Amino acid sequence: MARPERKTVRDVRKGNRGMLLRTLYFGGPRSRHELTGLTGLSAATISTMTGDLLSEKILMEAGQVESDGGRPRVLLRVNPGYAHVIGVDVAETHVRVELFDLEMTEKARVDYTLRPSHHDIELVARRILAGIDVVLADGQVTAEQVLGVGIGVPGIVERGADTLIHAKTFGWDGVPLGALMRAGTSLPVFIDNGAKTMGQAELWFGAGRGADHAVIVLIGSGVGATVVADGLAVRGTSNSAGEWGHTKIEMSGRLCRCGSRGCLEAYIGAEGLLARAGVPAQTTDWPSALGRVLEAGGDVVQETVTYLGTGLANLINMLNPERILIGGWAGLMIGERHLDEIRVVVGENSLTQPYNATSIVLGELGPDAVAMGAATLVLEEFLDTSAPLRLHAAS
Amino acid sequence: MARPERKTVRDVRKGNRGMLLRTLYFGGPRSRHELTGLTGLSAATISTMTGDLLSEKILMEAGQVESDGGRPRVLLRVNPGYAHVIGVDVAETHVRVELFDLEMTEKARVDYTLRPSHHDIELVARRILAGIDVVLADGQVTAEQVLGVGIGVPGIVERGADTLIHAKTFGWDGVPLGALMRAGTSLPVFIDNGAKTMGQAELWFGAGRGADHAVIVLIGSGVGATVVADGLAVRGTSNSAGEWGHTKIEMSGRLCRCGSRGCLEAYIGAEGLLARAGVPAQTTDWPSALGRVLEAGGDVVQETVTYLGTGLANLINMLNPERILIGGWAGLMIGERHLDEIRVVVGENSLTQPYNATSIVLGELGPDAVAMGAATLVLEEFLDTSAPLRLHAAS
DNA sequence: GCCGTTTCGTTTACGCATTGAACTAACATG
DNA sequence: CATGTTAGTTCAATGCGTAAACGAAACGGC
Repeated sequence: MARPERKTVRDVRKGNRGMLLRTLYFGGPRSRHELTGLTGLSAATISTMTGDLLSEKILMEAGQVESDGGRPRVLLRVNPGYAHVIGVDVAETHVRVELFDLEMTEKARVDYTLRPSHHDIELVARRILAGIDVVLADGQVTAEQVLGVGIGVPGIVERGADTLIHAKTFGWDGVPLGALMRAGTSLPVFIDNGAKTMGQAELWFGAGRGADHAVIVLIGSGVGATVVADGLAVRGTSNSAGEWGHTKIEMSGRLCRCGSRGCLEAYIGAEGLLARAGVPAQTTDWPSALGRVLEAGGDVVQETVTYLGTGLANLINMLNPERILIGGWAGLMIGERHLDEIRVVVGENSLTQPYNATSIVLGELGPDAVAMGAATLVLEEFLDTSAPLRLHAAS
Repeated sequence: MARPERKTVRDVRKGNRGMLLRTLYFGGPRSRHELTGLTGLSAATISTMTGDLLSEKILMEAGQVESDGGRPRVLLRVNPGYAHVIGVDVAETHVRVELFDLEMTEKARVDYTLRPSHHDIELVARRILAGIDVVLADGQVTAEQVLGVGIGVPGIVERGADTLIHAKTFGWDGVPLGALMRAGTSLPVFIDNGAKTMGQAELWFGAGRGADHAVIVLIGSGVGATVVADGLAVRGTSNSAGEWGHTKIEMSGRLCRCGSRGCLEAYIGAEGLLARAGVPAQTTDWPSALGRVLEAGGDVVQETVTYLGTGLANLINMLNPERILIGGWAGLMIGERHLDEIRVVVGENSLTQPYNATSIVLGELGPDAVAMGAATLVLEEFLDTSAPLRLHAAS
């Protein structure tokens, strides 16, 4: 049972301020008057609060709107230049560092190629730190103007006193990326699984906008999912919820790379799918190989649709989301060609009531949203606390 | 994205008061001094707040504890007689109404037998209303002393302006039980799916106590689950989350009574399990039949263990709970005999990290906890708001 | 029996939050 | 220029939690 924290009058302010900020962030420019309706706060409170936020330069004015026969409304908006956030995508083949302003407009980016099986954690950490310096220089932003760094990594991210990462494919077994980052930068660091950061990006800025209950599935060579309940990502007790790929969907099915049998990933993951279609294991350009397989069609593709639809149907029955997003490079390729068939399979395999409450759509942000989603972790913290800048410099 | 509500200073009080009440409810009798530590509130606040609660008779003193060399501590506790709650279990064969005091001690109960296929909603509503009168009389409690009535029903409970219930097996398709109850009583009414109320009971008073992330699976003739994330039940967008039974676990498996193939319920639900074991369909005493099947052992039982374990493994991968509870009359019968084997299967089919974070245990409350869990819905409301009594009489 | 000590609990002055109501600002219209 | 209308601000009132001072109730030693 989650016990609530002790609250004091100042928490009221913090909460209301965060709500106002979120309203303005997602609800476009608004006048103070409109904000009273949108937030439920009194005009007096809106006035003092916007006054604070304006003088802190978190908000800015954004023109006027004449109202017939009265004082014109002054529009307010979040100041996109108030601060910046950095997002990092650590993938099998590259490390990408991106700089965004508060509105998630990309200001600079840098890519580092990783040689396969050269995933030494120290090397990766050095790349990230170097990348931060590069994007700051390219974007002409100082570290003081940055709220923090979000990092999306593969594998399981164990959040404790020290953030530890377990990623079999990288040979990472409890590597302390958090500590390594803190040793190299004073910026606040947020680390999470890459599939989850991508889910976060879709939820905030992509096809998941506004959904309180959603599942974002990510199909690449592996398969994962982000479960959103009541507007928040479900993390589970050790932050490893969302391992959808190794759901058994066939009791004595195909051998999966995890060593088990009948995993969903062995059927719909790109690796398993290509193997089933007879694509040679040494193929390197998986996306084009997958494209050819999908164009050719046939039983393997039909089966894939069936397995994917059935897997999604299971999610709908269990979690009753209002929206399901299909993402990841392979997921998008399959979805673009077969979304309608997938919907049919889902309908056949889920209960009527929850099925009718769900819409199944493709992700909007493409496979590159991992870094953006990671940066979103920082943004989320900012919108919740609206912590003043340079707090991190002090600590 | 769940947007938080506007907050005012009075919400602070409400929240802190609720926290104090919960602390005392679950944390046994405590002195004011201990409460400062447990709640994080200052001694001053504890003093004024306990003063209020004592004069409202929500709390009562519970003796003293001498402390070596100082003023003795006065222990405070929730007054179990302050108010009562009523729980109702609407099942296929009976309607049960139970009266509890605030500490969930049963004060009275009444059972009405329902003839099979006589599930007319009007009849059920009359039985419930009659039952309320009976338990109030038996328990010598007036309606003014009752905080509300919780009702656990089969099927999907659609929460809207009017609570509608969809239960195929009862022939209920959108029946307005909420409205019928309001027509017959002025008590506040809370309705939810019976599997969920049982899950709620286990979470609050059974083997789920203290778990923030849990899954409570209910195996009877059907199969359902309650998912708890961050201490709250996951309801989904139309309150129908938790339909675990119709998860496809074998693509072309056994025909399920839902019309689909390969549902988990077709293997581990009592009906499916008995059918697989060759028990004649006209058997009426399912529990003893299941007992004989389980005693006899053999392939069917082994398969059942495998299917159940695999299903649980899927839940662990997806949701990363800290605890899994197996409940329901059939679940308890299977679990009592085969829990260790189930654990082994789960271990073989789930990822190491989340598996190690999970303990798998049996439910503690037995199959009769539906009414208790329903009553818990009322209790939850009370602890959150500590709304004064007789509010319902006014409305 | 008295007094200092220890621990528990209460009272009071204060800071900070929202709010309603009164007030000021900025426009259009005639 | 007066009037009406809408937008935004200021201020006294009220409520809350806290720290610090204060009061209460025991014990132990003499």
